[in-house]
Amino acid sequence: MSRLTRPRLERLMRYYQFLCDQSCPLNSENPVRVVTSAQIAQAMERDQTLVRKDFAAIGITGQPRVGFSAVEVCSAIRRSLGFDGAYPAILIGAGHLGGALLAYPGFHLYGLSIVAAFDRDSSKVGTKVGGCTIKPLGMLKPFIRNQGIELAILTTPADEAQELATRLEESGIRAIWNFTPAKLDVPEKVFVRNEQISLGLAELAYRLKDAGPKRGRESARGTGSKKARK
Amino acid sequence: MSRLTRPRLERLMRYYQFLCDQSCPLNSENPVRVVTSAQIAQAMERDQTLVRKDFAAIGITGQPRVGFSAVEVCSAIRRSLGFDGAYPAILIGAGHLGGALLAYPGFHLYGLSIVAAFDRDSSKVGTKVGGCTIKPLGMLKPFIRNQGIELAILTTPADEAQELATRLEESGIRAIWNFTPAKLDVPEKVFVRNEQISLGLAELAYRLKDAGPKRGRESARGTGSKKARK
DNA sequence: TAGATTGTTAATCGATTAACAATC
DNA sequence: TAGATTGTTAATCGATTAACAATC
Repeated sequence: MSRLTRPRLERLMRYYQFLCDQSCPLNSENPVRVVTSAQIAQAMERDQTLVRKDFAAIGITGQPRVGFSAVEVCSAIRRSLGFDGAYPAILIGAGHLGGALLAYPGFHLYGLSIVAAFDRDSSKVGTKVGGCTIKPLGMLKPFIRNQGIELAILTTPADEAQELATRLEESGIRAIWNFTPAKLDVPEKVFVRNEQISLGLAELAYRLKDAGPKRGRESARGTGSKKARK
Repeated sequence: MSRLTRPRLERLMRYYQFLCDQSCPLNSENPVRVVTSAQIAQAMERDQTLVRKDFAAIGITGQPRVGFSAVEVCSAIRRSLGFDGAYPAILIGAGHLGGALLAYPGFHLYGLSIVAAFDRDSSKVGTKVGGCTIKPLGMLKPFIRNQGIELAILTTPADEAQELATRLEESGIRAIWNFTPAKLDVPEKVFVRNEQISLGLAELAYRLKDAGPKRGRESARGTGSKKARK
């Protein structure tokens, strides 16, 4: 099974969100058991062939004339994206954004649990944010080592980011979810995913400026979403 | 000048961030006046031809043997992305994430100023977050109308998002920056940019799972960043 | 001038869509 | 069976990179 590309990963994530929601008995009186690629495609505003290709890429097969089992698709996505092997993470920088992530209850769907939060500010240390007691930065390295943490979430000011990234890498962290605007310089072996929220402003400002009649709605981050054919 | 694609918009944004930083006299003893496409390409880890193409797309011309004027590039990007026509925005949902955006000082670089914040919770109304006094939702429509606001930032819980989007659209909002996981159904004429932060987990979980030796570092949201050639 | 850099055309690459055969 | 839907190969589309001519 070949490597999944980023657009494909993000689409799989969206299928997963959609199908978890649709197939959950809590959410509707008749949860969906079987879906066709056309139904998913319509909900995602993509082409149905693409949906089938994405499924094929992670080894899901459907039944001709029937469709795909919603729970099978969900579990295949969980398996191939790694949501089932629940991975503990730590968060550094318990400011507004850090607090928002700590308080977000939805991450468990994707196997993520933030098990500890750290902050430089000693007045924050010991307080609780979203169920996590803030720890001092001095405990960072021993905590990562002892708990075998592999993922760190960086929500500090930009000017602290590089120094922390280096410490994280030295402590054995394997991936960093970087919410700071800083570009992190770390060894190849550490995977960095940058969430540059302000990039969105490029598109928003541009569409606002351009008051012409040809404005169209677009959605979805990163991946363009072309309208599906009817 | 043809329509700018989303990857191009996001790259232009990054050039802008980089050049603002490099050419600002506050940030270094000798601010950069002239840059070559190769220098920018290296910093962005992209191909230099792409940089020149991006510049050409917004009408920037350089000088052979010299390069591009940093301030000219910045102002051309400001002009074509619409950062110079400062656009006031409102924010709805003054929770953790809303507070983070209200407190973020960097948006002014892109022409954005959040001029008011609204919240459903009456106990929050009247308090101050990041310099904004929280207003009640009842004032939403008159405020948008009177101030001629075109951009709204949605940071409410997902289940309130659709109702608010409809109200925003009826009040004359032209673009919505949607931070909720909800898919908004609004007329074509309203532009929606979704920031689905949890999409990032698809990639992070996948790279973490895959412990093989061929892991590579990737960065930048949405756009893949291939390593530039030396 | 020679050489560095831009500007632009052609080639490549990757992702999406169209077409259609296979299946139950 | 007939027909709906999957699975897969071929075609298209768009974005990136390579090659190279133009410029100062």
